[in-house]
Amino acid sequence: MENAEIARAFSQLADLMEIDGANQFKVRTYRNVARTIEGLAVPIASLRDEGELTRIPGIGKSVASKIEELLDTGALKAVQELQDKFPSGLLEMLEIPGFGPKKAGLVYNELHIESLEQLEAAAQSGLLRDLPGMGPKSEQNVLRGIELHREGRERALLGDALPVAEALAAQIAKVPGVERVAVAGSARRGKESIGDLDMLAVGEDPSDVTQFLRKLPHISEVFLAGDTKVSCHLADGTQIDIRVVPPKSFGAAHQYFTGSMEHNVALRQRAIRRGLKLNEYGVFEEGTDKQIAGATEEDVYAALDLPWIPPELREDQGEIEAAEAGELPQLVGMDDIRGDLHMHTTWSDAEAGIEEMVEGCRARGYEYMAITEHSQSLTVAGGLSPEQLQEQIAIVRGVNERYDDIEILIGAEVDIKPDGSLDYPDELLEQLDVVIAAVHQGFSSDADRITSRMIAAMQTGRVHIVSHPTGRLIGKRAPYGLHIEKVIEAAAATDTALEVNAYPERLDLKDIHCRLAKQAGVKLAICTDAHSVGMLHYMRFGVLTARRGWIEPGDVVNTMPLARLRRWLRGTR
DNA sequence: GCCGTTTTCGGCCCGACTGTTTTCAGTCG
Repeated sequence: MENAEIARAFSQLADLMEIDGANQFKVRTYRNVARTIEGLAVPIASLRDEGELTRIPGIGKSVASKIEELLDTGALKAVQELQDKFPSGLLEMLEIPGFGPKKAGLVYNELHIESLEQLEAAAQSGLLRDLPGMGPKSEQNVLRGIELHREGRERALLGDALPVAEALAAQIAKVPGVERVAVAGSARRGKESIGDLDMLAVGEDPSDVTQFLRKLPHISEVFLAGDTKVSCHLADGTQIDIRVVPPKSFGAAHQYFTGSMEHNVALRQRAIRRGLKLNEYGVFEEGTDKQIAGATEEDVYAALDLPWIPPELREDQGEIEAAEAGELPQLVGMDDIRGDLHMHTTWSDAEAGIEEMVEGCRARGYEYMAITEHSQSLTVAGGLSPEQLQEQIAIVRGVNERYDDIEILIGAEVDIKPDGSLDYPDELLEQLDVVIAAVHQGFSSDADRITSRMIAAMQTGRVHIVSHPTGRLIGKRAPYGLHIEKVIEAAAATDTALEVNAYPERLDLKDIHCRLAKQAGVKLAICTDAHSVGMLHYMRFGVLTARRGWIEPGDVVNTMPLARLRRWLRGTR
């Protein structure tokens, strides 16, 4: 059983128990367990084999035995019992915005409503208003919520959401009374996908500012507005939450609205242990209004005896402990990136020619770059025959002669064939500066097979970088069934770099796998896989992903100066 | 159900907003 399935079982257990009116802290425990397992980089089955389950924070004896039950039987008795008690339609009701477990339990117990359709009919015929705590307005909200739920907006990709957030921030900055605007939430943390956008505006008089925000032209619908908070939808359905705070609270609010929730909970607990209270307005002495920090994030962390923690690390995955010990990583940044080693041109399936890509890379100030077309087997993407590649090698060498401010390397993105061999003969590969290997076919074969294909490719001694190692497309295609820990082990043994493919829908390796790779001493290559000049800017999303994986400049091959990179490329292979 | 710099019991983050109430429960992040 995969980690994701096990996490889903605990999440479902939490939902059902909540409808059942169970102890809220027990429910929270199961929610936290779901999240913890979701974030594990290694299969939880292997931890079970080593008897390590209860060493994971938040997992005690009871949860450990439930994990074992899931691994052994594929299901949880506790879930099955609750499923017998509550129809599955109740779980779907929880997906209605503003409709939670208490209301689901209420409508089921009082009116025997067990599906969205029945709930909708009851709201339309005015049956809900007689329930305790509900009225005519609640019925309207239920109907609107069901409508929103049916529209079913997906989470947005970081690569789409972050630019939207930044553009909107620039607009809000022009609103009278707004002194400053900042992007917060998961977009600031660089998460691969974004549920809604959180923004922060600074103004002396929040209620004045919210009046203006309600009338911003881009906004199609304001559905919630108070003195300090406005929630609205953009025309495309993206939800934006904007909070307005005074300057003396900017740091605390920025910290708070950046999250993650789990990081914030841990910080607040830390505050309590120090006789302090932390909220979005600042750090206060317990039981008083005396603010001792809040204007900047640095102040807030300092008041809790911590150095400032980069947003990408704020997941309560050990960053607070590392900060306390003075062992925070010095994360890789855009300034550290000296080149892009994976891009395509019109020779295969991309939109720009070699010279255009060179100019694009020069404009970004890169020291080097590599042209890496698809190989012959990948006919759908215009893969190059050996003869074509031979020709391109000569042309790229010639282009490189004309530039003295950037080094243009020639490479290829070579298919890993079903038997693990590479898609070009050795004598051709030997002429390339950079060999990137990738699986593009046979996704559905079993995990053992794909894993051994990839390891065999690395063991040829010809491969510098394995591209988009897990093959996932965010929200579209699951990763290949792959034993990532074995791939990482083989990469370490063969000094092969694993790519952080910066394409917004790939981000592959993903954050937690980057961290696992680093722990194994594996080098990463952060590359855009650009198919046009504009896509060269994807580098930013790859860097954000690597930062979320605690990656430092020394872990990344394309932070090396050219001479060192060349030595690594020649290496022992 | 988990956990421990008030450690084996008794806590468990905190505030905004809404819609229902007349002081609060539910939901959300």
